[in-house]
Amino acid sequence: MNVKITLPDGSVKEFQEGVKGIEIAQSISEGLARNALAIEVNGEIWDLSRPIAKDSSIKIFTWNDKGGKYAFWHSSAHLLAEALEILYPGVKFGIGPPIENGFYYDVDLGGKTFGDDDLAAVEKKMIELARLNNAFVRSDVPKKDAIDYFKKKGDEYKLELIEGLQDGSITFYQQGNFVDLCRGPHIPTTGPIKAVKLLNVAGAYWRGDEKNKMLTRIYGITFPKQKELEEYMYIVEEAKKRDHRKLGKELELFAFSEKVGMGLPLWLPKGTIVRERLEQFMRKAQVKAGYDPVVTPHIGSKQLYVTSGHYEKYGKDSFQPIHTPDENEEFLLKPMNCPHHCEIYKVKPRSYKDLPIRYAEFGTVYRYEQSGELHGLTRVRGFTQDDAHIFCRPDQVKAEFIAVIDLVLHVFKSLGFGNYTAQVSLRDPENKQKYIGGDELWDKAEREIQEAADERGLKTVAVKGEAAFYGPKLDFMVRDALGRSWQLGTIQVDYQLPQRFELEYVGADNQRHIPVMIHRAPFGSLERFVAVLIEHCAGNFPLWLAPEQFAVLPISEKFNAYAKSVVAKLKEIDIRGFLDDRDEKIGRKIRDAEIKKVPFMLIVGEKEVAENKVSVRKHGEGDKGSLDLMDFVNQFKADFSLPV
RNA sequence: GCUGUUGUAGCUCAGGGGUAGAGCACUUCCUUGGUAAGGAAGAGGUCGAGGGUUCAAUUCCCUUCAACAGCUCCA
Repeated sequence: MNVKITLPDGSVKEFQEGVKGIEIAQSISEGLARNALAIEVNGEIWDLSRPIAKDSSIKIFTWNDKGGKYAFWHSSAHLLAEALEILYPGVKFGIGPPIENGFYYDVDLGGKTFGDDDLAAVEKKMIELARLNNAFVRSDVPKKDAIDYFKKKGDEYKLELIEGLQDGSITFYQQGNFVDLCRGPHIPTTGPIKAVKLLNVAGAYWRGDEKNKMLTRIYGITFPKQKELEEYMYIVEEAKKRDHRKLGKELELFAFSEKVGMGLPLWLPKGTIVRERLEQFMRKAQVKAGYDPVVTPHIGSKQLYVTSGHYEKYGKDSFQPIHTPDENEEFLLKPMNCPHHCEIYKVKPRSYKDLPIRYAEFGTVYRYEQSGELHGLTRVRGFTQDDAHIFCRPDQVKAEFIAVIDLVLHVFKSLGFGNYTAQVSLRDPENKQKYIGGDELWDKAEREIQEAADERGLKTVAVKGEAAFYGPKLDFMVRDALGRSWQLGTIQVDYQLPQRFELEYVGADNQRHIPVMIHRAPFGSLERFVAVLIEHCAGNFPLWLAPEQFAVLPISEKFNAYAKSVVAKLKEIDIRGFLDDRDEKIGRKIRDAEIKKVPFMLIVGEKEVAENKVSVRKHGEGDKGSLDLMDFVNQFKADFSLPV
């Protein structure tokens, strides 16, 4: 019997039944066979040594394919486990999957500590084992035998995993003396794993549950060539240079103080300029989009949050109430702005003709985040949202939602964020008690969000369990320099709070109706947005945001007076900058301005004074020749001001 | 919050049971220099905080605070 194998280019080849991936690769070319790591068979990734019994479409995976890398790293995880079992007899294993960059294995070392120093020894053992070029051998195992094996071995984690599996679907993989419960696939042998780097050790809860035991998670990455490992480590180092915490310190944008308290950022003068420019940009965009700015206090009575439901949900895990001399009085630091905005809505009766009403506020909120969560400016305990709440009629929801999507996309476009992902954050249907409100309204809100996103042609990923407790969200996620994903913009449809706050409007039918509320924050928070922006542009802000747009550098003291007049003229037309009149050589002044990432250096000496010009040098680009000051300004005028 | 690592000058870091060191930054002086570091001198530290061991602790031990990595969480 022959089987028909369809290749990715659409061509069909016939092989004998039971043909293996590696044989197909060999039939195509020697080179492919040499580089092949795994095979995709009808959408499933298989080992190259697994026989193919029926007509199939296949694709051979090499290192250049994601599937190939995953098989490679998955196999590397097993190699790590094999090394650990030799070096730490009695070690128990949790799970060891491939991840985006490398792999990890969760292990229970039975109370032994394992630090960064121990990584090198394990690495060495892994390389030693890889050189043995042992095959990864797959075998089908009846559930009973699988249980017996791990019972005998005494690995309760694997036993727990097996219990959740169907009999008949259990496979083992073995390389050398190491046997693991595993679905596969794996690369043919350990040989191709040439370069090994164990990156770090961290704790991780068994099965991701805080109530379970914490295992030791060892992260690593491997490559088929030493050179590729070196390149990877170089890229990681480069990414670290973009870290907003590092740049924030170097460029004097923000700081933290132990005395003020953890997670409470202090905005330094330069950071404040960036932040305020972003605010100006957003204010302008919001005026255009029909928002009304409002201002509300930083605290609110406890009753406000009992009404909103926040107190019940977060009260005990939050900053605790503020007390006053009046025994019965309690205030909370505001964790969000919506309740205040609801009360603004309520100051007078509303007609259907008034809607939509859009209240916008740069509202500073305080949330008691777990100490281990705090991270630079991306996760803080006091931050300012570019918040707004739209109160509208049910028939206006979609149009309003779409208008907000457009605003978010305008922001991303203006700041050059090209690679964001749009995530529809839905409720976890298994865990409904986490949320307030009935099924009908939730379903409606979830549907409306998806429809609005589709209408704007957004590619979305739906994720269950990520909704806010009062409603589903459309979240815009952007990655930081180290590949960690952060939520920036967010848009949420909410049918719950208007009910809780008894918001109303009088309809055309002269009846009372409940409005729908849309929460939205295109930046998310100024703190997180600035953090991601810093990493995005590596501290080289667009000209309109740069804290210092120019530096005037006189060649010597003799030209300080002229330099001062240049600074004064630019400041007069709201261009920001400073004079470097230190007693240093021009080379030094240029170097320092370059390090500070000042976009323009205006160098003035004898020649410039005589011709009434400035010599323009652009950050990272070098000398641009000399120009009349006003010609310089006009040339870059559009870049100095807020984007439209 | 949990596990692990770290904490020495403004910054980046070295050191180590006998009360500290480098480079950069800073101050002063010399130098007036044309597109990424001119020279010299000086000043600067309860070695994160609290306790313990010791004749003696910044160094060893404990506790605590903070930062970092990951987990968990995220209105």
